Amino acid sequence: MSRKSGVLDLAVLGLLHESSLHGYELSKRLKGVLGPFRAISYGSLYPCLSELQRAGYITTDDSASESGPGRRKKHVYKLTAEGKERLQEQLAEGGPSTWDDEAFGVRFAFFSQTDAEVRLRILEGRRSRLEERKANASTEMTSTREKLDRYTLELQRHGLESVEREVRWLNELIATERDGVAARPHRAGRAAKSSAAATKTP
Amino acid sequence: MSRKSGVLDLAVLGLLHESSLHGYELSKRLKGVLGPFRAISYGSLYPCLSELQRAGYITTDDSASESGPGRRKKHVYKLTAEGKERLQEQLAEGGPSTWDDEAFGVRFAFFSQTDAEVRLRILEGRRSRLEERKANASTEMTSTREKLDRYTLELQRHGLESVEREVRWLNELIATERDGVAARPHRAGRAAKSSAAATKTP
DNA sequence: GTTAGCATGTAAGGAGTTACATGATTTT
DNA sequence: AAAATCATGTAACTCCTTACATGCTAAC
Repeated sequence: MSRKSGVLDLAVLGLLHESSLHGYELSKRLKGVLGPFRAISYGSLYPCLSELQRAGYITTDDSASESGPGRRKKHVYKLTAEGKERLQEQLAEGGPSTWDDEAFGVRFAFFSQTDAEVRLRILEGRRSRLEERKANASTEMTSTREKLDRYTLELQRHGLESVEREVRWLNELIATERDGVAARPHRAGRAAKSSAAATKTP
Repeated sequence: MSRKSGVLDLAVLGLLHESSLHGYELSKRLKGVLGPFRAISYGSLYPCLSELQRAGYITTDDSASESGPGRRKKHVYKLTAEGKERLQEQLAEGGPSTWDDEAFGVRFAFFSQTDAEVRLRILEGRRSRLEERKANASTEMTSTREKLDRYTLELQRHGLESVEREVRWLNELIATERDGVAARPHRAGRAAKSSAAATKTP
């Protein structure tokens, strides 16, 4: 096994689930998914594509017009059946490092392709990770045996506030999701490519 | 050159500027500096210490009681003169990747050991980086040619709000710093090993 | 005297980056 | 036809992690 995984695989599979694309185009869309900062480089992307193809998760319709020697052309990749399965697995998985900032962001970006129950689990997982962080930070600030200078204190205060903000945000999202699930009770099972489910938030 | 740099070097130098420490203790304090998550591992820390020592930035008073063979004992490291210079350089430097989340956090954590002017430059650098991000995100949301699903939109909205929050926070800090600088006008020049310089904030 | 926690390291590998090298297509 | 930009790849390197291996010191 050369490439194990990471956010990149997940992001690529997610994007290819929406539409077939070639590497260069993928790299541009990845900026959108991973946030405009943290763009990945070709030196990372192309090896990743090769490996995903080797593993059978994606394919390309080359071999047609494979005429001259050294013919270098656009490879348009698309998901295979195994790739779709793999994507759902990866989206749903609760392994370690699934809840850090980046991994959560990517999973969230593909929410409209994700099962309602899985969405809920992801949001709740993220929330509990943040609660953990919050508890940790609070006790650290209260344990007055360490003399913290005013800058350190200010940094921690600001960090704590940010975490609290995100928790409130998650709470709203979770509530909305639950309403959505409650509204259509008997719809368990497979992933839907369906859109929105948009319960309007006031 | 084996190890180039990274936040770790900076964090170690900063902590050793406060007090001499051995590796194990350093690793515990690093959690505080880098945020309780993102703890670095010994496999990272010890090589880093060796390299900093080899480069002449830190020393240890071993060689005393170097009696038996294979004697393995606590190495207490402290900054050398070169190390102090290096620290000030690194804190002040405006190179690429100086303004990302982690690098900024570490620099901020050592603000009480940092020159007032450098503090200002760091805060302003961070702010302009965030403004850039903000502009980018706004245009991306407004360019309606891309049909964004409600989740992507929600994610971007939340991201934008977070950035705006941090900018406001930075604005307050910068204002406070400027008051401080204005209060003692003629103090330009070399980095100080002096403590705090803490202009009391009301 | 053995478990638990302090303390220091090394080897292998993961997940990426930068810098380079090259080919194809569109624009000017 | 030159320049820009689209498109694909590779080699070497970086910074970090995991897993391992070792030894010292205190508590039970």
